[in-house]
Amino acid sequence: MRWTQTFMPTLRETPADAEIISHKLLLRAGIARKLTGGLYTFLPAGVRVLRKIETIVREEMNRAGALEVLMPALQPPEIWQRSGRYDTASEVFFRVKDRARKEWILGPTHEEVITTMVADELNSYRQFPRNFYQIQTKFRDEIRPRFGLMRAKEFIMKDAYSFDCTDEAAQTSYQKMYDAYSRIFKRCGLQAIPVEADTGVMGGKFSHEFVVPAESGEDEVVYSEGGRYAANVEKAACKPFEPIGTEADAALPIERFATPGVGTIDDLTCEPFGVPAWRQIKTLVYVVESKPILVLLRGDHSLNEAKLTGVLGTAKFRPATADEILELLKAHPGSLGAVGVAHVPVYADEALRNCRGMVTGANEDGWHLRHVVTDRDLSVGRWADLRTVRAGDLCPVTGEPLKLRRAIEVGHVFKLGTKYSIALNALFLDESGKQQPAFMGCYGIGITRTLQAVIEQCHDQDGILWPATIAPYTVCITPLSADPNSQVMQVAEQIYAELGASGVEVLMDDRNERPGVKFKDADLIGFPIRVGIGEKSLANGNVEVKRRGGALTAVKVGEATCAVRELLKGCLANLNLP
RNA sequence: CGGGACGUAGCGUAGCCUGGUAGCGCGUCUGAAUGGGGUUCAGAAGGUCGUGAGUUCAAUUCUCACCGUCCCGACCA
Repeated sequence: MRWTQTFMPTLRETPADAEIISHKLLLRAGIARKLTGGLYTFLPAGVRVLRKIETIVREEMNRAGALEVLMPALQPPEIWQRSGRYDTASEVFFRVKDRARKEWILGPTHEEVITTMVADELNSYRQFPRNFYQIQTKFRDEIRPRFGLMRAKEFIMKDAYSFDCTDEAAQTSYQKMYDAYSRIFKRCGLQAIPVEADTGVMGGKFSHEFVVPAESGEDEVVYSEGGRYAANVEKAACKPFEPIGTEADAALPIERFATPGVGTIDDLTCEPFGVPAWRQIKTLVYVVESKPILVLLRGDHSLNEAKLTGVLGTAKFRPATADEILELLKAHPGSLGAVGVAHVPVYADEALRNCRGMVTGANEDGWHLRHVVTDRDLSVGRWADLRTVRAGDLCPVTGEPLKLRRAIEVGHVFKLGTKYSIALNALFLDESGKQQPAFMGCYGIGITRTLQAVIEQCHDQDGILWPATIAPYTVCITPLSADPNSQVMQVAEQIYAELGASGVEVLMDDRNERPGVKFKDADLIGFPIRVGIGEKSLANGNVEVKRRGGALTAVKVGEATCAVRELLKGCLANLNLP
């Protein structure tokens, strides 16, 4: 391709609405343009990158035995009603009406569609296992689209759905996808790491996210230095805490003491009380589907609502209002406690088990209780891991201090179980002629998000550093004259033809621009290899070959093609391709 | 949905406080010189100042409403 024949509008300045580096470069390098918030047009260079990522995804999905299908983007609400997600997922729907004023949904995901298809088509255990995938545009009414392609109203996703006869077989399918994902991201030049994840509203039992560490990421990931443990903070657990207090503490009876003006955990840590936060019991009031509950944590710990969702089995809860709390416990936040509370279900975090000498609110403003023994004085209905892991907590696997960092989620694999197959009647007859629901898994990769995540991870101050596997062009030829009759251009044409003939995706910068402009643009877009051809080096019979971010090497004109292919090999070798 | 910022040419911005119909840089077009890291000079085109209402002799400027964008939070498969 010749630069003048394609359309790669680079921007010298950054559009004001771009915040993170990948968003800025996306626009500056002419990969995409914004139509409006959360909606982008991919320009030719962007489409080339997208197609390359998609090709890698297809190859790896096919290798793993998945079969490509293409489902409708437009979906009937009825299948969502049958799965039960018409209500739980309703906020993300884009709804449209046809001329008969019937409602339709622009698909945010496709579990319902594929399961309906499988329910019709797969009836015998002999037809399993199956894994269907597609690369499709998804529509989600995001609360806040942001960061360019990272969180958009419309985006391209690869989604796959596996169907197995048994839970064990489903585990095998899950593992295949897990392995395929590792290969896919590696081939895209992306350092994506698998972390244990919460299943959220998707339902199911078991899940990993593939994340790209980045400050701009919206996920928070907990990990141990050696890599033995990594989890989304929503899911992350840590080594159990030692119980607070001593046998002597346990012998003391509860004692009420005045705490005028104390409204927070922090207040109580100050003089004259001097009660460290870890000796306090934090009492939270939540309303779950209109019924109140108490949630107890150590004073220095904080609640993880994702974990609470799992324990409660529903996401329909919210913190109680001040009025609701006053009515329920006859006290304001700051003096709340669970001692003697029998009329409200109490959920307590595991870290509070067997703690002695604790302090908690007395359910009377300005009063607290000391010498509380959790197992003696509280009627806990359910002990569970409810706390949010913090940096410095000990790793549940290795015992070393955990670290925390932000990351971009680019892929997610779920083991779903039979939730959708039962709801949508995806049943089959097993060997004994018994009807069974299929065991499902679902597996997503954000294609457009992956593209931007690569930019976020692979760039320098001059622009993008595309991995050779997904670069819009792998080689850019930069003749420093655009005059077709010049020796410079003639040599450029010759190398262009040779590289093209040998199957290299090469771009010829035939624009009549100053050298500086061409160099800047090539760096900005980030072609892995650039061939510079100018009078000076040509006088010695040389052209210059340069890896993006690397050093110039002079090579003889006749050896240029060979040298480029060697460099390209080096680029690919650096990716440690599977 | 709550909080904040912003909306002036394709892009980045000044002007607004203190009202008198708009300026700069980049880009674009023409010409010339130049030609190894966004070169220089000369000329030119390009604006419903987000939309609507109000105040005023007069509104980009002041007031209100709406729309849109971005950020933080809440929320989120």
